Amino acid sequence: MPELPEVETVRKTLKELVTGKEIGQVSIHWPKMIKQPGEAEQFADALAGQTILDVGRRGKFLIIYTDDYALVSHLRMEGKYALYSKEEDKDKHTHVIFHFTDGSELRYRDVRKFGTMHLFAKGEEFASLPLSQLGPEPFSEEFTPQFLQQRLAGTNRAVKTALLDQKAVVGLGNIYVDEALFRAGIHPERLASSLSDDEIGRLHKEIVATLSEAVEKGGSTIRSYVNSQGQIGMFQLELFVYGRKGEACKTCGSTLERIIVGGRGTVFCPVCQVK
DNA sequence: AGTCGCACTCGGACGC
DNA sequence: TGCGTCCGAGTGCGAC
Repeated sequence: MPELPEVETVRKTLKELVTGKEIGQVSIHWPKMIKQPGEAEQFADALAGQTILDVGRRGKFLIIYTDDYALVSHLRMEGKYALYSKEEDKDKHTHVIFHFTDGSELRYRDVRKFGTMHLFAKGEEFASLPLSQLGPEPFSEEFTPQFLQQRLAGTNRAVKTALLDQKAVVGLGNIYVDEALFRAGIHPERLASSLSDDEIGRLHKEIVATLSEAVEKGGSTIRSYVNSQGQIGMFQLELFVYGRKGEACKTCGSTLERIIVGGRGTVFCPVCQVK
């Protein structure tokens, strides 16, 4: 379940693998994942002859830049990119293949078929969905405690729900939102608008720290995540709450509890995170 | 306008 | 053991 740290790690590894390669043709085995343009055939035609210049990221979206296009790709749960030689067998989960003129291939594999791809003329990718409504990057100057306070003050939702919607800040998913809330000592069901300035300050600090430490560790491998060079992440070893229901809190020893918040499974410490 | 529920998808976990 | 059912992930959209 790639969140910002996993996507950032994929970005770096993918960039090393494909920058400078020229796309000969694109084959699409699951057309439904191509959301734009409407016809998958147009997507393939546009990319034929394009050279990959860079791989960027916005929130949890990868952006593959070519001469004329920006390919916006979301991995959702289990999407993966990796480089293969054209002779290698492809499995049933391979949905898109970028055939390079040097005989290598970039394959997109996705067991859940949940990932999406949008193609835009370069420069237009931020003007419409899925990128147009996103909040600030957590490591940007724009993401300040004041900004976070402003976004949370205007909503009646639980703080966890508000943090997951990518408007207050991008990049948090179910793992890192639970971790950041634990580290800030804030109960996930707290009303977003009820947080004190002190709590906002701690939350801001822990969102940035948690995501940045996770990037350094190459993300978290919970089930199946690997980067584009097949390596797992190591931040799962540092997790305080995610996936630890019933285990002892690493801070106080209390038993961690699991509840549903905004329809999402949520693990927290009933002692460290006061409601 | 803010919020909510649902669709999308299917391997794996769970229950009988 | 086998079968059916539910869960979970992030986002966009329609409905209220």
